[in-house]
Amino acid sequence: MSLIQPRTLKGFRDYLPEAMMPREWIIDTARRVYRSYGFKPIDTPALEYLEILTGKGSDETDKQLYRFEDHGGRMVGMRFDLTVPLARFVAQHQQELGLPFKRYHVATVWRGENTQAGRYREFMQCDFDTIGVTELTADIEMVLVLSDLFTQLGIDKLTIRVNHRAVLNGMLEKLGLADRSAAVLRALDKFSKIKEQGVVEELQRTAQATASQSEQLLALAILEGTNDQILSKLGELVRGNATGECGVAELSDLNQAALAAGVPASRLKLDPSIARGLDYYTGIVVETQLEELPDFGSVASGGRYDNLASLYTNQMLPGVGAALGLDRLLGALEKLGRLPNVQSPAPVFLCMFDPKHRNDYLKLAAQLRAVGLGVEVYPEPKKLGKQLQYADKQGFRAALIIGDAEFTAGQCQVKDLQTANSTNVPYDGADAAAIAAELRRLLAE
RNA sequence: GUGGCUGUAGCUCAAUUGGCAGAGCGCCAGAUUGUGAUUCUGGAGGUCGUGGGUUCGAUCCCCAUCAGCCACCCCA
Repeated sequence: MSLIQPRTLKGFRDYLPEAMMPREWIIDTARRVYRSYGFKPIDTPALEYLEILTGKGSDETDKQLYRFEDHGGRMVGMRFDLTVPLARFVAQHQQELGLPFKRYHVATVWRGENTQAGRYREFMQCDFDTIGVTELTADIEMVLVLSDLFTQLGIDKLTIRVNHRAVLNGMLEKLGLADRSAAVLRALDKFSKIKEQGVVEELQRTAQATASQSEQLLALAILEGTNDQILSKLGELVRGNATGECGVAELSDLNQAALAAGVPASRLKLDPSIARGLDYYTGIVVETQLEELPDFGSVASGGRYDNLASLYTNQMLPGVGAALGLDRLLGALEKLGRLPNVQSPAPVFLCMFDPKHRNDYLKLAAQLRAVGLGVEVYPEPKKLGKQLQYADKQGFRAALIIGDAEFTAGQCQVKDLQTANSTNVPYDGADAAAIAAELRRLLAE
């Protein structure tokens, strides 16, 4: 009989333990940070009625949508982000939820687009949003959460780029290009990639902008300097246009607030060229960029939308939030060689030194687990060197060694696997407190 | 979705102008019945991405297909 070839679909991946360990670490970190700001967990189905998903978004997301007819003849689609399901969720449950509603959502999404490094067809997002708040406080908090999150992830070389849609829209109104905003924003958004010349060409080609209009739009995108300098120049560019002036004022406010709340000045960068593709953003927009991999793409982004759920309810439900792209961040960290090679979820390794003491080892492991220490007992009485080699490769922090000599002396050898130093601790089989104390001291380092 | 490049051992890569498939690293075992390294010895591991065609014979040539990477597009 012929075997079926084991394989996975394009853009879909298996996750081995060495990949899952850092994955879960990032997810745990994101959850912890989100919760510390009062965001609450929710979940929604992977499948939605097709009209829920196709109503919003652009032609592009419609194209990427996984869709099919289910067993009951319903047309269904797999969610391609967590924001559209959130809109439906809030519209459906607004009576129970109350406002403001702050939620986080860590889940898998699917997009049938072409793959590339850090771009997959099945990937995970870690979203957080505040619904029902128009005050800038929520926008400021979004920036604080992002900053906190990356700090907790040990990533310092980070740029959070911030812009305001109203600044762009004000400029477009002033130039009489408001009806072509999508094409214009797309062109501006590419500024970092195709530079001045490319943007001008694209503006004239896709948005039919005149040379003069292009020049003025470009003036917006190429602004450089400190945030204060950029704000003052932006103010000049949009002067006389209420929309634009309002946007600049909010950007200024957010900038000061974030700095006051402790976001490092080097992290926050006003960037008039970022627009974000999604149509539903209406206010502040943010993107984050790893300084060491500027071309890798945004690892987290978001913004404000003032009418997200308008398709599903007449109630005005403004919101602001962002998504951490888990798989893209992991891809970036891997490229930078910054993923720790720890495969063991338990920090303590107990050697099977002598098989006749097996029950003693299992008992000691149980005693340590009872006080909250993760312990793996090696299952075979292999040579000690082999066991230690395994423990080292798996990333254990400490090894416990007890042979006849130790049992006779009433001791247990606690070995630090990072420094190779050993300490002998009293152990008589009845009480593992001394071992636990030594292990805790070691793990705290 | 469009275009380009790539696919040989777990990993990084050779070779065969169409004639038995190779190395380094890693893995397993021993030297070494109480300590992660080094060294030495031995060993396991390959449908040459998959399917078809041409041929006496295909890993090599042709076609298709799958997957990965890059660009466009878009975005996490």
